[in-house]
Amino acid sequence: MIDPLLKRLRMRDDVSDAEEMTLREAIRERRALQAGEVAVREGEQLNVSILLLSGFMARYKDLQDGSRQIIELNVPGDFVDLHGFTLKRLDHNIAAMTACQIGLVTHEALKRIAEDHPHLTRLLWFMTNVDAAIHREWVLSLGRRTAQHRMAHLLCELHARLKAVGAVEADCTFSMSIRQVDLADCLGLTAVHVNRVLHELRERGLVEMQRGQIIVTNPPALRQLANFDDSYLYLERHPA
Amino acid sequence: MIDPLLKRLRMRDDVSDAEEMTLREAIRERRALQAGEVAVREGEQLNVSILLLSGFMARYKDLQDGSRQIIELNVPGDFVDLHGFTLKRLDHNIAAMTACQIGLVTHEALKRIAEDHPHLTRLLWFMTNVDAAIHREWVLSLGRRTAQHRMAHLLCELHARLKAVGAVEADCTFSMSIRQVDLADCLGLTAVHVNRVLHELRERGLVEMQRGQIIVTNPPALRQLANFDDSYLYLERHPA
DNA sequence: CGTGCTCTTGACAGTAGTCAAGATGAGTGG
DNA sequence: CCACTCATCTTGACTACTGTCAAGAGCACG
Repeated sequence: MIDPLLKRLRMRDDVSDAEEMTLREAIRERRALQAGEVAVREGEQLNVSILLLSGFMARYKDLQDGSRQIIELNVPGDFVDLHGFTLKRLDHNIAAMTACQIGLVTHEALKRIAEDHPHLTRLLWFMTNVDAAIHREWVLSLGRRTAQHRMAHLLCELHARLKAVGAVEADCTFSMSIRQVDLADCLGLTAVHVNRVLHELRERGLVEMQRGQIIVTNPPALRQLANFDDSYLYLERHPA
Repeated sequence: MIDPLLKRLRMRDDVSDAEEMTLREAIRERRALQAGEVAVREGEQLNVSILLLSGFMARYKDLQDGSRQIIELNVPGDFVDLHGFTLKRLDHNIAAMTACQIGLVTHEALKRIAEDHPHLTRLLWFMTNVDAAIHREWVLSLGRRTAQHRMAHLLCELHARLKAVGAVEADCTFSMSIRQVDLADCLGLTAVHVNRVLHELRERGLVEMQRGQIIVTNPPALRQLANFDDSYLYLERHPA
């Protein structure tokens, strides 16, 4: 059940059996979330962190005027609020975008890992640093890319991240159930404009849309359009 | 010389004399950077991390079309590429915006800290997580705030961060030497539009500009305009 | 077979970008 | 001490990408 996480970690570095055991034992509790359910609210004091086992979650911030910005979409294998271990409260909310399965790890357990397993600790630290790298790429997108390139880039990112945890079949296609409003909140656009952008991508034969699903039909072409370079995801091996 | 870092860490948690010693000893080498000098290039293999002692640095990404996006501005006390310790190469460049003094810490030294000083390690991890929180706030700004609010918010952020390391006198004013092009690259705008926004902020009596210096004359009013809430900077105390 | 979400589209508006021509000002060399 | 140069800042006129408003279509669900 924590396979996506292990797969992701082992892509980067070796994870010993003892370390794998430690991780497995750290996940005491398991829960299901409904689509739309808010898992963590901004400012709450935290003493557990969430490992996403299946489904999609989103971290987002709300503004006074009612607008919302999604900061990151999370896929299975993501330690959604591991950063909460050192921050103790979050500066954003986290909600389930679809029905989800999550595992809960207490901060006590994480602290024991931090005391007794320096190598594993560095791997976890690495994971939070990759999240920061993803944030940076979003800053670049929001600051300097056009709506169309932003959309293409986001879809490429999801494709790459899902593939990394083995959630894309045949490499050539993947589909995602997400509303256009939510895409808009990821991309700093309005839902209306997201619709127009998707319309154009569909006309170019890059994506398809069906009942709340976006299907990327031609990832390579999309990558080219987005000028996508996955190096910011740190998927390469580098034992430490 | 590493006082700003210590001040920042002690704002969050206790730092024992032994830990302080360890940090001081970790900084073997010291260097000066000229304004404009690139300290780290995207993709380079790294084996040291940079602690900014004085001056300003910026992390930025370049796009094929020649445009640039600054991801974060760094102030004294920032461990500019501490995340390079686990990432081993960066997904962005780092350059000096002004003349700077930096301290260099080898990854070997950091590894020793990670093995022998779990509490200090958690503090360093915390620091990289705060960087990620700053990234998140920028995502929000770029995605959902207007040019004027973005500018006001950025200036508030700098004010708050500089104040946290004791670099703002009298709380009521601070000045920064930065070109309008660079502000534009922070805010996802053009230099022309930055000029217009500053012009309006000046007319409202919130900032002044003189020879490449921006002077914030009325921080409280600026905070109100920006709707600034510093909680994302995690300046409060929380021993762990 | 209504009731509500979402998605679509069209017409119009506005924030920010582009292009271009000065204005300023610091630094340099005669 | 006075041109001269180069970078940066300013402004104006025009453009365009994306937002706003609004109405209708499509579809799941009870």
